[in-house]
Amino acid sequence: MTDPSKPTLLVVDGHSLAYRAFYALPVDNFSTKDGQHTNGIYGFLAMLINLIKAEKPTHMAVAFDTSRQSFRTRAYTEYKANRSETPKEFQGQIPLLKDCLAAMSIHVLAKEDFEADDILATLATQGAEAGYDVLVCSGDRDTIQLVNDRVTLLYPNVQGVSQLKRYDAAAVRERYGVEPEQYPDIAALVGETSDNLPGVPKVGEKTAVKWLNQFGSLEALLENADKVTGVVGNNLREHIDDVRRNRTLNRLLTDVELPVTPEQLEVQPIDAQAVREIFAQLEFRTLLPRVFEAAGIDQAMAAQRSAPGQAAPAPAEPTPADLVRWVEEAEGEVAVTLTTHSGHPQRIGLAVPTAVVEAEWSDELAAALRPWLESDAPKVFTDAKVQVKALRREGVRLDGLVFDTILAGWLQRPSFPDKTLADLVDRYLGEKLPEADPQQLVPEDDGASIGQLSWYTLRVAEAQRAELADSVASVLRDIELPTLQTLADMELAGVAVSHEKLSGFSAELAARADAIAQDAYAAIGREVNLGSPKQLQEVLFEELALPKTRKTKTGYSTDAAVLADLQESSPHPFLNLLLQHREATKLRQIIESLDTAIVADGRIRTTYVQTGSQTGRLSSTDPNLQNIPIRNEESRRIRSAFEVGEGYEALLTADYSQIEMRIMAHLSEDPGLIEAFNSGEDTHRFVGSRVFNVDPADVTAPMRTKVKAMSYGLVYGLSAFGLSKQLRIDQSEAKQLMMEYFSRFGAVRDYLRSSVEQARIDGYTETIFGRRRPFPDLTSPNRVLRENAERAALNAPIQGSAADIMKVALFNIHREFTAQQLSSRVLLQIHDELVVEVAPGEWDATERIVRDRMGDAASLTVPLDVQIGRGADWNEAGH
DNA sequence: CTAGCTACGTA
DNA sequence: CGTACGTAGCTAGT
Repeated sequence: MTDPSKPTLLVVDGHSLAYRAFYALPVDNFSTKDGQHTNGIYGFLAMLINLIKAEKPTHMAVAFDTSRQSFRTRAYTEYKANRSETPKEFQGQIPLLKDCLAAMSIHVLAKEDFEADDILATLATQGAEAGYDVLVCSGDRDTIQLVNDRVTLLYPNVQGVSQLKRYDAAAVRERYGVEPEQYPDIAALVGETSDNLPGVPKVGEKTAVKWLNQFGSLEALLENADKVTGVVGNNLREHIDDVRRNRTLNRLLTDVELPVTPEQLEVQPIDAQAVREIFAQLEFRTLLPRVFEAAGIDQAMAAQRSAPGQAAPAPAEPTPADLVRWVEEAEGEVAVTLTTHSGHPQRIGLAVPTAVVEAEWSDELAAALRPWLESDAPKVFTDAKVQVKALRREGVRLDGLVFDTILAGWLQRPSFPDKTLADLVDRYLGEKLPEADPQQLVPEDDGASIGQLSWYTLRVAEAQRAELADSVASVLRDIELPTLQTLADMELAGVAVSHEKLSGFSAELAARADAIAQDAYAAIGREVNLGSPKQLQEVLFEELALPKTRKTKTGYSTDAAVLADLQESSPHPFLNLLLQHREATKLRQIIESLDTAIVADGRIRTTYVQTGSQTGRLSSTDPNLQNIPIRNEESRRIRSAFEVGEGYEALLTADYSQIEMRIMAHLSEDPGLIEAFNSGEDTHRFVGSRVFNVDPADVTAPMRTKVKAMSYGLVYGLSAFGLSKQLRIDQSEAKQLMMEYFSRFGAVRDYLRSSVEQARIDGYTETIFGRRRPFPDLTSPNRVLRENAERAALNAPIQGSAADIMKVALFNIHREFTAQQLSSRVLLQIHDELVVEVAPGEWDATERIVRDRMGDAASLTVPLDVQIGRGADWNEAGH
């Protein structure tokens, strides 16, 4: 143990220990879901945490090499030249480790042209002189030379990094039989294979120690080399230059110029939020509490920020009349927050930078405040949609919505959206939003009042505005905020679904699933849980001994594609029964969940999550109405349960045909593809005729299928491998198809390539309307990670532009319905499709508005084609 | 009770 | 070794 009365300086060789951890821990057990390996990071941090807990250093630093090049490789080009290529699984772990260390406020040092050990040597020397107890943690034996009365080496044992052996001067003497500073003499004589430094042949540790003790020093030995007898004596004389070279190279520098002194390496409080984020990214769960524990803080304290921001103004609670006067006199933007209860407003809090007011919601207040709420006086919200809906239930149509902090946060960082005001306050203000602790019955701290929440909203909005690029700000203003208002109305409207149609079908499917299950049990001679992939694996691959298939994390896949393959290669009646059972139960689940979602008025209300995707699309939850089956006859029965509601005349469906391909034609400016869309010909037929060099009339069905798959696949970054798999053709044929395709539509390939390259340079992609999505992994050394990022980056501007266009169309339609005082209303958005409920006598007007606004939502070099259908239910309308 | 995994529905 | 989502059931962990 180190002396508790003295300050302790801990210096660590980051690279060598992370590398050892990498080999000590199985890489397969330490990977994130997108393929970033983390075993070296994990092992290193686990070791470091244990070290901190055990040694309680007061000062600390981790040193890294900057590259493989250093003054040593310049002096002796063979130095470490035998080192093999860094394993690809290790690449990329060091930068992430540095991020972790930064979050933990641990100093990271590196200096061009020097190795980490030279930095350690310098700090150890300076620290010892300054009176510290110094702990050096390194996996490099050369650091033994640093050991003395004040410097102790912690050296990992062979197994890995979990156990560190402690070398003080006595331990070195005992282990090597020489003083620590003489260790490099031994190493120089023996040589160091890992550094590619050959020593004297036939001389090992024992001989070297014997000589050193005999002659007193290495210099004395070398001067008296002729006195050494035998073969080893000859060897020594022949390799005397090697020994001198080794001794020069293994001497660690103790005078590297560093930007810090040991005093400046004082241990700092960790950035708890940053640690949480980076650990979440790396999917470290158990490590988090250990870090907090080692840092001497509990989880609750970790949430506290050390620096409190400005204090929020104390809330005033004026009368409704005074509140109205207050908002009318307010200059600039007013932040608004409503708490709701069962979907209705409960309390309202308003803020300007210098004042906060709040009030209980009441009919009187609603009447007084309504003109202001419905005016274009600028208002800022955090997560406005729920509040907008609550107001509409009171008959108030909010206007003047100029900013929403949640939407702004998402646009800025779509991959990791902040979900609450507390998250945003933390991120953008670096403060902790005061929250009442729900654990405490009598809270010591009151949380922020509702008006104070508005005040924080206002400050967050200001901070966000400073960061938002112009193009992103315009997406917020011109697309997302109008969309938010539209979605609020769609969610309130809901869609009528027939319980009668669903419940009958559900019972039918349940009976069918049971019958199929019985047949399936008969086919294998026992009962299994057909919903358990684990049990299915036993049946398929052990009992039936079918050929093993694609591997998953927990075994072998039994998904539909695999089962279909198996049925072809080694048919068994169980396979088809299983597929049929899955189909029936899946449909039944969907029907059940829809049925239970129907509320008293016979309608289902979904929630659109506006921040639910990284591309700009919406997502839909509780229930998800964007994945209602359509592909077969059975599933169309589900769609026919979605009906036109009472008091309305028909459902109208409108969908963009091939919008993503059209966007690709627009962005790539490919003349062939543009012609395809302007010709009026069936697109895939047109493309097929070019690719296969035949008349459009002579494009066969298989030809059309192939180019169609290729065209769609392009948008997703499809490979020849993937294309061959999907079309069930040879990879060579798929390759040939791609070649032919690109020889006719080469600009498409050029565009896709250049857009990824541009994203690599910019660090983000951008849609036609200016929506951005960051892609840090495009420059990752990890190939899996990088190639995944490349495909996503290729797709993002296309899918994102399509999402933008649909949003523009959607709120323009909504706006026009309102302006023309139509009762017809948009109910659903399914990415490229809208479902509209049309009021009696409004078909023509509705149809025209939908067609026109979808058609002119963006002006591309190709037309936006809109298909419209009409029916009494969704299935009918969809044709 | 929660989290991860597999499987599968949509655009 | 094709993008973007949400949900359900099973399983192993707390």
